[in-house]
Amino acid sequence: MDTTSRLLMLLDVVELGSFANAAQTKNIDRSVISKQISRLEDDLGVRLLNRTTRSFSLTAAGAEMVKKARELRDLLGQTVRLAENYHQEPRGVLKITSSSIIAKLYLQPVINDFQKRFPQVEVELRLDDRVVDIVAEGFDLAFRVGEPKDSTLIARKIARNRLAILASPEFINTYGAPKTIDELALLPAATYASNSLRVNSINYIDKDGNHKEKTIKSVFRANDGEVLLLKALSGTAFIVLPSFILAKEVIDGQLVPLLPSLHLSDFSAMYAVYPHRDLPVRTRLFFDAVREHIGKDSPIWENNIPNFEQLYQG
Amino acid sequence: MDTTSRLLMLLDVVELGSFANAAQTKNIDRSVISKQISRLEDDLGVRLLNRTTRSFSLTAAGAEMVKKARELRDLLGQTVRLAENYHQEPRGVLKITSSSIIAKLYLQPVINDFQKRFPQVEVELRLDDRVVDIVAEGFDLAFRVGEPKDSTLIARKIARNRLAILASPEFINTYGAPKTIDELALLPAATYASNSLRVNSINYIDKDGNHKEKTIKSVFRANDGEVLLLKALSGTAFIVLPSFILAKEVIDGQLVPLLPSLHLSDFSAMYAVYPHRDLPVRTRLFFDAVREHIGKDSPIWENNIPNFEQLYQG
DNA sequence: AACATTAGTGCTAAAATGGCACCAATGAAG
DNA sequence: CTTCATTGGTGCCATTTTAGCACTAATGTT
Repeated sequence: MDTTSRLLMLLDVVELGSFANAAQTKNIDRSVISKQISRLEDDLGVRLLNRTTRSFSLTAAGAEMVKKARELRDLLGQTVRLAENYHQEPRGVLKITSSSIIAKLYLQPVINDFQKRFPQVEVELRLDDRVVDIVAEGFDLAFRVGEPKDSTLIARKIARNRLAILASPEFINTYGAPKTIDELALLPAATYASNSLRVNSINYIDKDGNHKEKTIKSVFRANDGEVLLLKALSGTAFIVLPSFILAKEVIDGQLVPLLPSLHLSDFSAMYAVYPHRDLPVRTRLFFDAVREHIGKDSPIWENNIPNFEQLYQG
Repeated sequence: MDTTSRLLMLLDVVELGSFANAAQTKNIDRSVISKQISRLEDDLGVRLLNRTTRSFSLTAAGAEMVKKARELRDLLGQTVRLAENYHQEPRGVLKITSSSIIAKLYLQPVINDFQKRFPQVEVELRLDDRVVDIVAEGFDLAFRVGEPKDSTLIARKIARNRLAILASPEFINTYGAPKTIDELALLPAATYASNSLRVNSINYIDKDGNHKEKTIKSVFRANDGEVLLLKALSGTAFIVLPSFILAKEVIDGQLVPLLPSLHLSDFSAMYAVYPHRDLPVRTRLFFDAVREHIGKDSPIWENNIPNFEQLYQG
């Protein structure tokens, strides 16, 4: 191991906050990091960290080294990706993070096909409903609903993702079909909520063309589509949820759209996010494969609600 | 060893022209380079060099990697030097190249003192009368007469270095003391000549203030000051040589200045040359020590010719 | 055609790495 | 203030990697 690798190890410690965290993230023993950073300090002839068993701080020299280490990581990353441009076909590890639903419903079939086409590609898929630091955790690609707030990341829109308001026939028998959004807002709702995505109101456009927001009476929240669907199917709540969560429930008549003539505002699209513009071949090809699978014009999940193009258009 | 080191090894091969040269320069076995570059190609998944047993050429990918390797070397070099700024006192290896004469007469005593002051500094001194590539061969500092032509290097003037025209009393008895430069040009001369420095004419300023050049009759040339001095002392030639080569020959009366009222043009100064502006502590301190030893105003070698300030001033 | 020198590789000894177990220190919780 | 869980550091050892030597085949020069 040489100076560059040790500097990157130092960077891991600083960015992840502890030797223990860095070791865990990189799947190596804590003693390795301890020894290698000591060795780095010996080789450079300067102390980089002041440390106790519970915390550390950077020395002045350490702070400078960390800046240089970031530049080295960037440059080395560029170099490796540059080499990857010359690959005949994609190879290596593709590390993807995604919300559970996106992964299960949309990514896994694409991954299966992709790995048939390119047997030399390995895939690591992390299901995580939190917004993760894809740079620090070394992801090539992330799939999310909603544009990322981190402007240093590159976000590319995969597909639009409109909301649907659905209830079971039993629910309608019990509460009646609401005729206005005000009536809807009085009924019990089950809504999607995760750390990164939360639905607790409905944005719509009224008859005069004004954008409006109506808070709904969310009595049940979960980050799992199946759980939400089961709640709706139980007839005890209607659901408002992004259409990408749906399967065949509407086609089978188990769920029925409410207020179909309401003019809903656009909802957050689905995005692919990656850390920098020059993608390895395998990342770019996978991205294209996901786009192809989902469909560029109207996403495949809109096929799960008949005549969805006409719904919620005012 | 990891990617950065292997890339730098690739760069060595490319810049030094062969695996064998690179191995020799870095003092490692050729097989190490062969294996590590093969490993680099495997890791990056791309061929970098097309090679036979006698030559190689870069692939397109290889050419790109070489560019990146240069950036990595620069950045890594900056990083190491940055760390060295935080050293309490100088340490590590100081690698110096110099012409033989400069090394023997002026550098070695400075090195001796310097290493007494700073025991943790090691010095590698390469005597070479050729102009070497100090970047490729990893030198920290070079001492030369004449400003370097490579504009990417930093050159700092150590001291002026004027010529002297000297002959032995026996020579003067045999040929008479010349009264004009034309007369001088007819006499046999011994002159300094190395790959990097060659004296075969005299530049002077005539009575009207014009810069003139007179070729002299050089019948003996060498790159060793002692050899030249021995030739002059033998009475069979006069010598024209940079004053820094002299020791006590004039003071002892063994050599006498010729044409003392000639107005000689300036000759090439002595320079220290280093590859980049931000010097490690040990390099900067050594540079200062050399300057101090030689003297900033009039260099110590001018003490070897009495009243040298008045000589050759017209 | 002969030769000197090159790059590549098998084999092996040496060096480095990584992990485990243990220890001492530390900050949080009670 | 005591206890405890977790941290960073280190000794030891098995494993992996590195570096060098000897040998081979290829190449460009003479």
